[in-house]
Amino acid sequence: MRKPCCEKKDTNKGAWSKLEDQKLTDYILKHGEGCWRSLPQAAGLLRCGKSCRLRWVNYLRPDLKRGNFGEDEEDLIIKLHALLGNRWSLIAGRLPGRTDNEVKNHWNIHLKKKLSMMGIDPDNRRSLLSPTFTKSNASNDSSSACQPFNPATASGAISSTCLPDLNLDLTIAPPLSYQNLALN
DNA sequence: AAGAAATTCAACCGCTTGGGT
DNA sequence: TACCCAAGCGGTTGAATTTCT
Repeated sequence: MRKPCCEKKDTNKGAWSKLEDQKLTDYILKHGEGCWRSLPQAAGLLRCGKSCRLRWVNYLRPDLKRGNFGEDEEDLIIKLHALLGNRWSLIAGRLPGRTDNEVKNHWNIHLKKKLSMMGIDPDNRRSLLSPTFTKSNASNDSSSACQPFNPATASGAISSTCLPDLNLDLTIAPPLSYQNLALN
C-alpha cells in the first residue's frame, strides 16, 4: 500500500479560499519556490504540499497569461501534440504563460473537437474522412503505416508522413538553461 | 422561470522520475 | 545496487457555470 503524500487529516481539500491564496502567494514571493512538503506548515496553510504546488503553478504564478487561447497558440498546441503526444508539460513549456493543466484541458475540450470537425483523428492525426489519406498524401512507402509518434521508438528524426496539412515547421531547441550552458 | 443537460476548469489521485544515501 | 523521498506528470473527477428545452 502506497504511503499518502501527506497526512490527510488536518488538511483542507477542495477549492482554495482567497486567504489561502494570499498566504501561499506571500510566502512564495518572500521565500521562493521549493521544498513543497514543508511549505504548507511554514506558510501557515492546512494543505498538502502537492496541493500548494499545483495551486501556485496552475493559478497563482504571476507570469500566467490566463484567458482564451489565441489561434496561433491553438495552432502551436496542435503541432506540438502531433510531435510530442500527451506530454503536456513539454507542450506548455513552449507556450509562455500557459500551464500544462490549462493546455491539457483546452486540448480535451476544444482542440480534439476542432480536429474531429476538420475530419482529423486527434489521437493519431489520421484523416477520418479519407481512409486513403496516407497513401495519397504521404510517402510512397505503403508499408509505413500511419502511427502516432512514440518517443520510445523514435530515433531522432521525426516523420511527418502521418500528418495532414498541419504546416509542421517546428524545430526542437534545447531549453534555455541548456543553451546558456552551451554558450559558457 | 425552472429543471436538465452540457460544458468548463480547478483540484485531486496515483504513478513515474530523479537525486541522495 | 537498492532503497527512500520529494517533486513532477498525466489522467480523472466533481463542482460551478452556462446553455438548452
